Amino acid sequence: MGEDTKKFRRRAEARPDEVLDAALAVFVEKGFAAAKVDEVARAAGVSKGLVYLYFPSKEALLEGIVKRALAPVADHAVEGLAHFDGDPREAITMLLTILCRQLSDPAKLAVPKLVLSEVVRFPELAAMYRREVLDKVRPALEGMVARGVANGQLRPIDPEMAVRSIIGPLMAHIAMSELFDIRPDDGLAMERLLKSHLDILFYGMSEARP
Amino acid sequence: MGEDTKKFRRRAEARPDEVLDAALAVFVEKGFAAAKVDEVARAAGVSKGLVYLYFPSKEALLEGIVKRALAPVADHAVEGLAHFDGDPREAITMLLTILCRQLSDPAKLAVPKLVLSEVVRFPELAAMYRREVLDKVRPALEGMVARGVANGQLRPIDPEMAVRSIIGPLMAHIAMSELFDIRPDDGLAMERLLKSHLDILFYGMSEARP
Amino acid sequence: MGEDTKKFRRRAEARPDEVLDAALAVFVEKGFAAAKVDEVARAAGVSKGLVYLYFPSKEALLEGIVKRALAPVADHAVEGLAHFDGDPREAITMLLTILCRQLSDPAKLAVPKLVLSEVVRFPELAAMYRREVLDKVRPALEGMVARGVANGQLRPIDPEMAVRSIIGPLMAHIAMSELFDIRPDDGLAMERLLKSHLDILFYGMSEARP
Amino acid sequence: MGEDTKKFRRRAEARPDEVLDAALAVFVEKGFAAAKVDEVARAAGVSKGLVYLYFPSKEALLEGIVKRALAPVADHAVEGLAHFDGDPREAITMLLTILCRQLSDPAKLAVPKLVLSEVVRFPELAAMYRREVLDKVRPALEGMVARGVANGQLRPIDPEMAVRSIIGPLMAHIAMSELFDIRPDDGLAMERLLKSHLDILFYGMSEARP
DNA sequence: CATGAATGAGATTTCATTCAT
DNA sequence: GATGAATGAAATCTCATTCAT
Repeated sequence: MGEDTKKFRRRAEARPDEVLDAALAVFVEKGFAAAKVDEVARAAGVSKGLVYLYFPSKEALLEGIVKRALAPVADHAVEGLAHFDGDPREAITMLLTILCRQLSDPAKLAVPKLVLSEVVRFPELAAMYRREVLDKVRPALEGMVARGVANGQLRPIDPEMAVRSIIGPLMAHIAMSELFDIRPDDGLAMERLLKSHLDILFYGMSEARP
Repeated sequence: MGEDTKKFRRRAEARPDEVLDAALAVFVEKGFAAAKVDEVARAAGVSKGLVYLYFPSKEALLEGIVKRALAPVADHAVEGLAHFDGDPREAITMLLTILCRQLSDPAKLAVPKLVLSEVVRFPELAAMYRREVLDKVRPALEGMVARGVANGQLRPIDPEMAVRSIIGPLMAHIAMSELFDIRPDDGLAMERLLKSHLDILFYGMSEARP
Repeated sequence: MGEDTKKFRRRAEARPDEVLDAALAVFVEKGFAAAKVDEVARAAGVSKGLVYLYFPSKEALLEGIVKRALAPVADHAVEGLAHFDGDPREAITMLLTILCRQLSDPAKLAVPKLVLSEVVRFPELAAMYRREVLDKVRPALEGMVARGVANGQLRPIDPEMAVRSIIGPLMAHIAMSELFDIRPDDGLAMERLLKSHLDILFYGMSEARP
Repeated sequence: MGEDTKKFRRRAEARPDEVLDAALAVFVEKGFAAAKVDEVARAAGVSKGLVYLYFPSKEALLEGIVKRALAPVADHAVEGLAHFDGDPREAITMLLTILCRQLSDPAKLAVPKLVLSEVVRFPELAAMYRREVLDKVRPALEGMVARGVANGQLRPIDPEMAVRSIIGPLMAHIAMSELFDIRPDDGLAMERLLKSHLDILFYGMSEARP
């Protein structure tokens, strides 16, 4: 006598999440400014008024979306990196593999996309994202690269800049696909990108060392 | 050559351009949706009515900005690439060097930034950008990589994916700096990025080939 | 006589009254239009739904407040006046003394205050007030003054206008204190006002008759 | 060549005043909260948007009304009182005569009426009114009464309380007429009120001194 | 009786666009 | 050409009222 009655009970607890789901979908499709609260409500299957019952403003929806998405991300993924002391190449391979898998899921991709396009109007979003995600992942990566260089496992490269080389190709792939609709013939091709990226990242494009 | 006449002449002719400059500045600062035509007019030092004399709508300003910026870009840069048959590494070095220099200029960076954040609301912008820039540069790059592989100058890599590795780290660098305010201690550090990027791109991070 | 039962009993019976008390407090503090039914409910310690169980609408609360306050007022006070045939000055003194004592109690003052500020939006309130209070007190007072003039106890004054002189200074005192926060140094100073008012009302400000 | 062209010229300068006139009329009729900005605009013969061109919010209209009304009032009327050193009875007679004349004009009466009914929601209005009008008039009156008492022209009365006796009957008359629709048979009867009030104020209601 | 989640009509406010001058 | 007063459609947000539980 729990599951059954739930159907009849008001779904008060689930509602804010449902509204955020709907808002995310609508915001990503139309952009925050062009999205109407009415549309969000309709997409969530509720009335406009209900949206305002849980969120004090349209902006609060945006904030809510990002906060909710950020909560679990950060520590979870970083734990591994920070205390990893094996071959950095393995760690990077694993990190990028996980990242690729995550970003293949449109639902997971939606939040970063939204942050990207609203960053100009709402710099706090960027700050939040930076604080919760980037400022944790980036130093961990840099440290790992630095250790690899010290170990002699990696060539003497600039750890701070190397992070751009690790993450950039993935970004470019996503951007080309999602923003400019430039996709390989075989679809999203995440595995192909990953294989090529890791190959070039570790061993370079050149046939011979200079 | 009286200053007066020159000013007057140039003004009359250059007005639409000045309006576009103002619009670009305002749009980049506040985002297209949040920018008011009034602000654009004020920034251009003209009246609101005059803006509508030159451009039929607010959207037309956005279009105008992108069109104007795109016109010279494409062919200019690509000419070299398409018919280049020397060492692809030299070509890539040159391309990225030019690109870095361009993007160090905030004025030049503004348009891609604007396109990026308005792409969701105005897919035509993305299409234009793709048609005029990406669809010209990308195949040229791919072809060059393919030739390098065929030549034996490059390792047997996937040309289509390699493009992501060439362009991605630069994108990541710009994104971190411009969107998330993550900058190396020594400022924009474009040269440092370029040096690191080319080094890793060509020779990889690994100490030893597998 | 257990406290518990008493409480429960009284509660069930007294609920509408408690709601009206809460409504009065909230309406006086924020004004009828700005007051939210939710606040009234919270102030009464009940749910919003319950308020609507007792009163069909927000307006009905206002009406209820005024009706409840008016019921006992009128006849009670007037009885004496109408059939009084002693010195009118004594009657006026007594009336004003009682009135002053009543209006010193913020709870008693609340209703007239509310009526006063909502009279524009709800002329029926004014009509009710007039019917139940003013139209009973005023003629009684006028009659008494007329009798006093006829008796020779009062100078030949205009009874209809004299009513304004009797009641006005009290109104002015309340208005200055409650609306404009203009208070003598010694607080509400009702006794001082009453003393001064009666002195001037009966004997005038002038040293000598003309 | 001034008056003629004015018709065709936009009435930009007169507009804010016209809007305030309309707002005052609508606010007094319906009350601030119940009045819709649309109605104000219609009453002013302009569009809703124009109202917001001159006033940033509905509340600003209210403020604007009171500020405009207050500007000329204060000093104008007080000058006379403060430096008057003749018979205080003459001064009071003059003051009340002027006041009565002013308040007979519905347009002049409108602002105090509005302030009265919105005082609860907007205490700043009361503060403004107090600062600009009451705090100037009241001390002047008190001083004059005190001088009269010192002179022997007035009986030994309490100057602070006497102010209530001077102003109150007028207030009561207006309140009865405007709020409760209680009017003598001969209409507004301002002169009758004034005559009766001054008679009682100076010489009292009593036939004989005690 | 009692609750409070849910609704939706309606209000305020914004701003792209027009057009008389 | 140039202005900026004026418009009104459309968006956000509020809150009295309802009703399933």
